[in-house]
Amino acid sequence: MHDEPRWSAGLDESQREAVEHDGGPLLIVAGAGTGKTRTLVARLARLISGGTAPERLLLVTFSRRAADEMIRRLAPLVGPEVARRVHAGTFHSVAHRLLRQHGEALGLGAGFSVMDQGDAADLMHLVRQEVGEGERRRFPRKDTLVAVYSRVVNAQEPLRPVLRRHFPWVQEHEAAIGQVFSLYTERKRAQGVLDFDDMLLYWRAAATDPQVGPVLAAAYDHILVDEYQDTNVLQADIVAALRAGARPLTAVGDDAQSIYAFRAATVRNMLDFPDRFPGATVVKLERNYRSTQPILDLANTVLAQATEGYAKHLWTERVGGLRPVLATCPDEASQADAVADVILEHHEAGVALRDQAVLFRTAHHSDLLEVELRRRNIPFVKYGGLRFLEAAHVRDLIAALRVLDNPRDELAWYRLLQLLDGVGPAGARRAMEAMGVGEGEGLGRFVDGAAGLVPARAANDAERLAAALRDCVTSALAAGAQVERLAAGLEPMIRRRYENADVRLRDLEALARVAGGFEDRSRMVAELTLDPPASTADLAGPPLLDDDYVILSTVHSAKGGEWRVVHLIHAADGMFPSDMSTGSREEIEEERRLFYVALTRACEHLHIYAPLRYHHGGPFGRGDAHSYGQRTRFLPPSVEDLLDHRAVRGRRDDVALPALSAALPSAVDDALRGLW
DNA sequence: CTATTAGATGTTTTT
DNA sequence: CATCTAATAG
Repeated sequence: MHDEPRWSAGLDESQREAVEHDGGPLLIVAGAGTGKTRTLVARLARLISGGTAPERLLLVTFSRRAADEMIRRLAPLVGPEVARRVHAGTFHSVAHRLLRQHGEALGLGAGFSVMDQGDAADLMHLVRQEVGEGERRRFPRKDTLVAVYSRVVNAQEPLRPVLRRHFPWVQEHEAAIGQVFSLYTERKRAQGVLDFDDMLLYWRAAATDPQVGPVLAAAYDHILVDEYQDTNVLQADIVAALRAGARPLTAVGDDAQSIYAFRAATVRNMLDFPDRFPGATVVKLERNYRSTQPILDLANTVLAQATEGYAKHLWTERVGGLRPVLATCPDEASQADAVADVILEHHEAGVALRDQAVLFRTAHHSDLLEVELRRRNIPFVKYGGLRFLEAAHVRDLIAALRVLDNPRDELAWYRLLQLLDGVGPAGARRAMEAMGVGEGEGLGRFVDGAAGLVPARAANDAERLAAALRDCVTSALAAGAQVERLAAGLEPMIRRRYENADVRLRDLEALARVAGGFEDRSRMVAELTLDPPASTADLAGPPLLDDDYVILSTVHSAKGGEWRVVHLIHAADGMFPSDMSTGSREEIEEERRLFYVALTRACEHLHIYAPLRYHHGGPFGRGDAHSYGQRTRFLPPSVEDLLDHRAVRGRRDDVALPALSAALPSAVDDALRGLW
């Protein structure tokens, strides 16, 4: 028999069609669990075996995790060395690489630093204070400002309609918000700082430039974009520009799984693909390799209620399988109880904890469950929600690193200086003025005379920090060692400022370990901000990875994942769909797709939990205030037959007591009588 | 001008 | 719960 190329082994008919397609633009509409990654990887392997140099392949994915996974799976097909040469990453990280490499040519100057969302919020906060005093009443908070800004940029839509449609509660401040945005962009420019959105803006500007654009486009022979349904107009523009000259283009996505509209992603990129790229071929993958048919039946039915999209019907050849279970729980506490019980049942039946995931709409939905899991010593790792790099002390250390890279970074100085005792906003400004931060003199002058810049009581700490910074500049320390050095320099300040300093200092040690994996410091800071560790496990390193633990994840962060057992909690209206997103039809449709994403993560067992009653006044409040939850609208009565129903009993049964014959207090009095 | 505290207040999802 | 404001003491 003739040798079949290694990449083609085990592909089904549609997958093969997608892998072998040649010529015009290709759109692969890949339903959940239909072997999208395998197809994309096989296509990469085929291109490489056909003679395309791996570094001339651009693979854009949604997250670093996804990129790593593809390269990992490509390795056995073409060899690890070759696989690693493929240009793979998120839009943001690829843009960053480009800007670092050609910063000078593109007019960015040598040392620019990258701001994450928290930094952007801080800068918004600063410039907000400089805008009209009269606007102070109920002015949007800094995070809202960042959200609005980001939406405006990524959707390329003017402020007014964005406010009207997505942020109506701050509409009245339109003029002032505009001013804040102008100041914000000015400041970034002056300080040599780029935010996330700038990565895309600069990349697009370069790619569409008549001189530079063609050179960039010529760098690649083939462009492949994953999760195309979650790209926005900026990203689509970049793709279009890069493929100038009808370079081959492959886009993969599932419109039914588009869940990032809040970030200005638009399914239109997918639906309009054939129009934008004439001659496009569309290949659909519908055969599912992940889930059992009963799970797919439910998912299909839920999706059938949606109003728009490529028609889709997932099917599998796998026979058998259990119906999804809908567990109705009296309240949240019994839900947590029930989840823990079922996790353990599966565990005893031989399913490892790491093959089970608990999914929910918003990060805090797992609060109560986390308490319960801890109580029962069930290990878990949480994805999504508050992340490591958002913790104040970690950001303090990052600020120190940023100052080294870009001494003009006012925001970082501002933060760093205020850690010193007796230095507040005004003192920090004064010191920065004296240091000549704006002129780029800040680092040198701080290192030379830190003590003179701050109040006497802070002199020691300032000198200590200055010494640490000096070490990082003058000696050729590795990135990890520099982090350690800076952590030591900051230690007294961290001890003074935060309650649980020991825990926080240990976090910084963890950061130093992560830093150890990088060769150069500026790269480390940028990569860490662009692609922060998504969970506590990502930081903990190998020792923890040997352990078995349950995954807790927001549905958004669970994208692309699959588990043998999935527990979907809080399937109640107001929670899922979130009551923040029930304002418009579009929002509800997005919530529906999100729900669909959650269902389709399950391979063998799907458990859905719906609490009937919600207590108010905090999860541990003792108040009796509660409200009744309605089962999520995404599971209407018409799906009844696709589910197994189960009623969970409350831990403390609410039994009705017969009225007491005598009043309780008198019985208590009797018991005490004569004791003193 | 900074530090600290008390009290009010507030849309979620992430590169 | 975290963040922001106002008020107050050092």
